[in-house]
Amino acid sequence: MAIKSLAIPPSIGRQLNFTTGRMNALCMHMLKPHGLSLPQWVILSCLWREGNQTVGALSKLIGTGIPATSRLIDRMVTRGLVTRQRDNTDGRIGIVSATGKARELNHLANFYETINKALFVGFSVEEREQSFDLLRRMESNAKRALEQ
Amino acid sequence: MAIKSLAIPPSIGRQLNFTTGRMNALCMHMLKPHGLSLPQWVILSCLWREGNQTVGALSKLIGTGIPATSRLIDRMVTRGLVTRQRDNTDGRIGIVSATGKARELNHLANFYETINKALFVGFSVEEREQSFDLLRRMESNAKRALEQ
DNA sequence: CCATTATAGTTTACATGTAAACTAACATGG
DNA sequence: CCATGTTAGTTTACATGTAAACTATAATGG
Repeated sequence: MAIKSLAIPPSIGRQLNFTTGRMNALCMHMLKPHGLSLPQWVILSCLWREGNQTVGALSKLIGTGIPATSRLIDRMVTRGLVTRQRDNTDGRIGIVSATGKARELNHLANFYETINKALFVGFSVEEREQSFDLLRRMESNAKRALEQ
Repeated sequence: MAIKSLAIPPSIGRQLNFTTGRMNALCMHMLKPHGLSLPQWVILSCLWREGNQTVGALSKLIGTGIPATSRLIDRMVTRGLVTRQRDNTDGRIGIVSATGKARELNHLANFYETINKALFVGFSVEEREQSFDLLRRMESNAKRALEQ
């Protein structure tokens, strides 16, 4: 029943989860006053920048599967943030559009830059670039390992 | 109804989520044959290394809230991987212990090193250290921003 | 000693992720 | 033209995350 204290192993996976978790918590905290979750902001930011998109294209952008995206769009429709319509020439395709209510929030279009600034406090320009570089390389390493 | 192609913004938050997502997918894929999820492995790895722990201590280790940890322990009890018992001297505290069935999996205790190796393919020693350093600094920057 | 407060967990409600089954619509080859 | 296969989404089942309400136990102060 004696309890030993906890040592933290040098796991890059653990560090990635902790850093990403904190970052996401910060995003959620900053978006909450606007009534948006982070996934919802990602969808809207895409629609603001790029115009109407299909569910599949949005799914690739946010990096999660089509089912999760489809349900996320459902909730955003319910909240009046986006609309869905079937494509005229291909009835399988659903086109997602931001509503006027969502457009009132488009001062948040560059919200990610606020997060970049917050996370990169004390970072040199080289360190910022290296952060992207190292993370991209870890991502492609993981992707390659998963495909084998 | 015309659809523009998607540009990817230089968002460190997006990169963190994509890299972490790939890493977690790789972990889940490698743990699946052993019947473990990643959160379950994290719990077990802690119990193997450090012995019995309270729910609160485990919660801090895995970096998620006590409710999520409590429910995770529930499922692991159901699967026969851990047991729960009340502390004799303080009835509020629940002590979590790995079972014999879980001990059969403890060849996975250093599983995180496999992930480190996979993610760090092509990385110099300095780049590995810098990966930890940059991620830790982003984590503490996010934490500080959240506290203000 | 007892009322109040603090601590450790649990429960509930809900958003989100994955995987697999299902549906609807388009495309293709005989 | 129709059977078959492909593609785009939806639905369902379940694991996981957070937040808030609730419960049980311990600690503290009068």
